[in-house]
Amino acid sequence: MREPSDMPRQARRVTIKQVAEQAGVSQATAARVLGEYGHASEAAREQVAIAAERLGYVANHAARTLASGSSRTVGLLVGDVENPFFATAARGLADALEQGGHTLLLANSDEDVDREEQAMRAFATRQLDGLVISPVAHTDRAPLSWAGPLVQIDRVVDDLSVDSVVVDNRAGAEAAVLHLASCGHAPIGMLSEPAEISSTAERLAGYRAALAGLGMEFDERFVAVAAPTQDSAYEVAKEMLAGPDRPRAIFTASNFMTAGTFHAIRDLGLRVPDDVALAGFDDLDWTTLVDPPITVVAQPVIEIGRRAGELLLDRLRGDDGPPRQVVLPTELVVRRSCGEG
Amino acid sequence: MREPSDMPRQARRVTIKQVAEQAGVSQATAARVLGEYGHASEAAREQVAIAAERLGYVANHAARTLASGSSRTVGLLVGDVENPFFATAARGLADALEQGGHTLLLANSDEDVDREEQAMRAFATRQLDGLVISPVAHTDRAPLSWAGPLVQIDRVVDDLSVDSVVVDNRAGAEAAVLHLASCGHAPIGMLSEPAEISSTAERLAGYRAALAGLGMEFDERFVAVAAPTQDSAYEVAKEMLAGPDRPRAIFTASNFMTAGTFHAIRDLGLRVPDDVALAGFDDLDWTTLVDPPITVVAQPVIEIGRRAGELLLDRLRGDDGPPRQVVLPTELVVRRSCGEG
DNA sequence: GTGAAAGCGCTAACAT
DNA sequence: ATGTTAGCGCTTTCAC
Repeated sequence: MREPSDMPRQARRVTIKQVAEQAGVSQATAARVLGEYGHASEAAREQVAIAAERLGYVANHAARTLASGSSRTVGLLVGDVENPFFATAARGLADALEQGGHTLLLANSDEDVDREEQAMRAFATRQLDGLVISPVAHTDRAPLSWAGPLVQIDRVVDDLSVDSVVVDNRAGAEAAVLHLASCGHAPIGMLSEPAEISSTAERLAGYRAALAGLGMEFDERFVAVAAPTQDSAYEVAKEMLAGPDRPRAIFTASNFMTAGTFHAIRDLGLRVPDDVALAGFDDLDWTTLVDPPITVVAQPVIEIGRRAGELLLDRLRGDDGPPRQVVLPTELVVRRSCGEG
Repeated sequence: MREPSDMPRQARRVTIKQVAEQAGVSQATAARVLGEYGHASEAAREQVAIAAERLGYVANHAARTLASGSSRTVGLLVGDVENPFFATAARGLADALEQGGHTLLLANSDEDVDREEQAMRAFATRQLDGLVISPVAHTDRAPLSWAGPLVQIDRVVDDLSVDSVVVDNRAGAEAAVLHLASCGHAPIGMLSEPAEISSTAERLAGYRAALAGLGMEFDERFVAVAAPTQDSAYEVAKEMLAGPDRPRAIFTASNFMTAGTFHAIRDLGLRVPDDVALAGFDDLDWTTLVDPPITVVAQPVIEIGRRAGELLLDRLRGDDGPPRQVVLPTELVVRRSCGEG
């Protein structure tokens, strides 16, 4: 006995029609069992299954999409998959979608509006069932041209009209700053990326709120903005920490900022937390590898992706309730970069 | 003057047929200019372009795919996008494909044969133009069932029949071990993931080759295998380094191994490089953040993805030469974890 | 250069 | 429960 693999190497792909013939049923019936919709008798199912197996039937996704209007595909548009945050979110999303039999189409915007628009156009072409996007900065931008289900992650460009999954950035930042203060550090500075995206803006707000609650003065000399890269953060942090009149603690608003700042502190010959204390956003592996390990605001990143996927799946199943704003909690992971609390 | 955006909100999407009517040409002509194939007069092009613009025509990808057989989509199947290596490779691939107007469909195998097969089946359905894959361990596995262009990255399961883009793992490992030796460390141990995937096997081979070249004895007590996670590496490294009879240097075969080992060394109260020297594979950001910064074998990861994409694009353009095995060089980045050379 | 028409393989009415 | 049939929107001969 051998597998029927010595058939003519798929001169042309097997169609439902052929399976139907072989199974002795109509094309519609074959389609119903192969496409898993509608009714079919046990007998029919079996015959079709056998025929399909024997013929090596493989569904044609394009035909399905064309006929049904659904591609069982979801687009993901992020700044850059290379960024651990997005990579992890992508993973969570892919996992969730897999449940619903959907697949992920990926595109990077590089945080550039033009590239984003271009990607959106490419997506528009593809009958995607839904879209997950980390929208590029929200000022001066045309509304996203997308008709179907859309969920924003990490940040929002339009708080009212669509679903979103974000974390409580403000509370997270506040907690970090409060912790820094409770360890006896002052003044507390902040290193942030440009506050054009909502998540960053909220972290800044959290920082200010914490300061206010503490009765500390907001000193703009101690709030620096760097480009969203480690190198830029390094430069900016170095400058802020160079003089004698420097903050005694720094809250960094992203993993890039944290890495750059840590590097700068070290190159300046300063010690953490004695000379400068440090607390940052994002709990990446390396934060426990350095000395001292860094206190961070951890985001449930996988969960962000997963929830986005579930939300989307709900919509695809017909949920047409009002937009849902999922706000996940952050967690302050205290390590040793702030000293003793 | 206002945009015609107050038209009935796309009761149904605009088709080529409608554009053709509006433009006063046949559907075939309209299709030719919209699809950018075949000939069309300047006049026709213009009319069609105007009509398309005015009507807000958006191509239907499914119809195109069904009619043409090509989806302008490439599948990427990796162990886990969350892994920085794969995330970066994905980025390089996406960049390269973008040139050719292709998009990326993503799937994770979790290094599991069943999941890999499942993903391959899902891919098979979709008329993908090509596939990029980091194949799961190559023992006892059925050949990948994929007819179209395929390129393997990072590792190969079948060295002969398909394209691949890998790095010179063996030379990389050898260089690291040689460096460790030249710094005066001995014995030199190695911490590796299971050698089932070719890249890992080659790194092991490089390690052995270096030892042999050095006239050092291969001592299996100093070669440990951990599961491909940081935690597992930590445990295994800790065990290997616990006793007095331990290696004086360790070569780690992946970023997980490096991180776990570094952690273990620290928790054991040992110092790098005085008590144990360390050199590892993969140049991730954090390796410069820790103290001391770690000497690593750097892979051109973005380039791996990009080359894979270019290779694929070549194939799609008709290149049907013999399989190409692209082997990219690695670079030993000397930092301070091995002491002075 | 352009048009007419035949599919691509499937889903979804609709009828039975 | 099953069969018939009309599309889905595009590409692609094949004439002209």
